[in-house]
Amino acid sequence: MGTQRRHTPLAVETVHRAHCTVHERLRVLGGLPFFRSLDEAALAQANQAFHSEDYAPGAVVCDEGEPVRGLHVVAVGKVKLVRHTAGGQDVLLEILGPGGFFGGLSGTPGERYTEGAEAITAACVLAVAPAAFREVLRAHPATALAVLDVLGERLRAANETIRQLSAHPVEQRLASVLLKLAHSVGEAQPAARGGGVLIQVPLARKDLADMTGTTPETASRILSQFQAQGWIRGGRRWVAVQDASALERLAEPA
Amino acid sequence: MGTQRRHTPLAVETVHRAHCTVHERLRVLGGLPFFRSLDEAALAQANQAFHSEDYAPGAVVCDEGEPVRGLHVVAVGKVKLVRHTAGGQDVLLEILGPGGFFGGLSGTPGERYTEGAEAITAACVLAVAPAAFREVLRAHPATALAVLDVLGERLRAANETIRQLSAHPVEQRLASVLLKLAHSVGEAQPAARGGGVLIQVPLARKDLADMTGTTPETASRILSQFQAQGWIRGGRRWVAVQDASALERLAEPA
DNA sequence: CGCTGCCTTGATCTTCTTCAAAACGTGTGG
DNA sequence: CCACACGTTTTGAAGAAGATCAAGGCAGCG
Repeated sequence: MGTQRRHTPLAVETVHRAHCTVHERLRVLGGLPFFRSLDEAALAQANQAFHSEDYAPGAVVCDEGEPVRGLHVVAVGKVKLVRHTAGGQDVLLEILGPGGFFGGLSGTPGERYTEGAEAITAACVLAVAPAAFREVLRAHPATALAVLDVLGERLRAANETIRQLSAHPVEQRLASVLLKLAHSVGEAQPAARGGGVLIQVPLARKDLADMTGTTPETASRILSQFQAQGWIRGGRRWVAVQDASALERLAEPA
Repeated sequence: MGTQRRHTPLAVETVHRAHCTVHERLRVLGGLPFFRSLDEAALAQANQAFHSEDYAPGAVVCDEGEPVRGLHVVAVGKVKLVRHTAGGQDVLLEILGPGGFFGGLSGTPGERYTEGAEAITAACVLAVAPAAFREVLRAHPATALAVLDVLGERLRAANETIRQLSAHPVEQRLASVLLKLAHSVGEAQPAARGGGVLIQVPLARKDLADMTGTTPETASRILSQFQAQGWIRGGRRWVAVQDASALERLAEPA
């Protein structure tokens, strides 16, 4: 992929520690789909129950199988959810930006994490203990119903991934994943910087491979193809989508 | 797979129409994880809100994309949840027996089915309108929390499937699926009938293929291998697991 | 300036799909 | 009760997609 002579265009990387202000906490929590129905007082009270944790890039937030410490909400930075296999392979289930959440959604005590979480960039993560969250759910039925919708949406997304893995070749899965990332953590670039939508995450080939169920080599080959078509630009640990509609046509040949 | 000269050992097939009695309705509804916390009066009231529908084998309960008619609970028979792809391929997400449920779990109106449902055997399915179920959820917070747990469990299972599809070869995925089915709809057989655990569903090779993301031919080849090892027995539209631990070793080489 | 990782690319090999044909079972109608 | 016809299953052979192994190139960093 050697035609580009540019350096990392990502706007991250410099910070080695992220911390979030009280103002940010309230903004992030208030923006959660399941806290939207809370009034200001209730939100402030919920905020009390959360504590915040700072992570350096690459730091582990929680490990698969460990007892659930609560519900975690990303306030600053990016976090990836990973599952490991016996054979040493990894499966990357999701990349979360600010407002993304994971962990004990149901508030039931005694659960265990079914996936590991790792900070990709410097990150600040808010957390609330299972019991406390369960209390909020019990006190505010509308909140519980909202969580239901969120979980339903996640389940839908998971089933869609299953469909992709079962029925589509790597090329199409990779196109889908790039579109999904461009949509969730993408950032439009000015024409002076090449235009397109930059995926604002340090994204190694191995990460893309783990998201699509393939190998870094195959991912690299296909990205090279895409780049040759002018559909994307990419380099060491970054990718930008230049022609989303072309990728869409490839991903879902309606 | 021609060494066996036996006929279908399945205990189904004869009935062309299934209907469930009032007694069965209450038993099935009362057994649902999210109705367990309801007292008898509340349960009877919830029961009022449900109506029942009978389906012949192969009948379609709902189609992907159609507006959600409510929450559906299988009372009698077996139902499969299927997703279709543009290329005409099918993905079989789940096989539900009595007590299994699908559709609008969150009770939010305006949803659409994300998967189709089809009766595999003659079946009776109970259904409740979204608004009515939402009312129950709102009135009984404990019920909503229980639904949360159920959805969380489903999400876990979906992620596990994603892991399997991404990281394991067909052989291991097939072993996993057989074990899962044996566990969910299996029935121990007396030694006189060959022993093992019979999967009590008319299970075509294509169904197994759609569950593991492969083709009927490949599924057949691998089943033949398994049979040659003495791990399973199988025939036209049926399979019995003879050596679960061997399959487990294959599925998860710890 | 050289080191360390990440990325790319090539060659080979395995796995799985595809196409094709034969064998089998199951239910049907004689 | 038997024979036939249909859909399912099995099996084979060829081909494609992707994994694996291996080597070289490029970016960022001390």
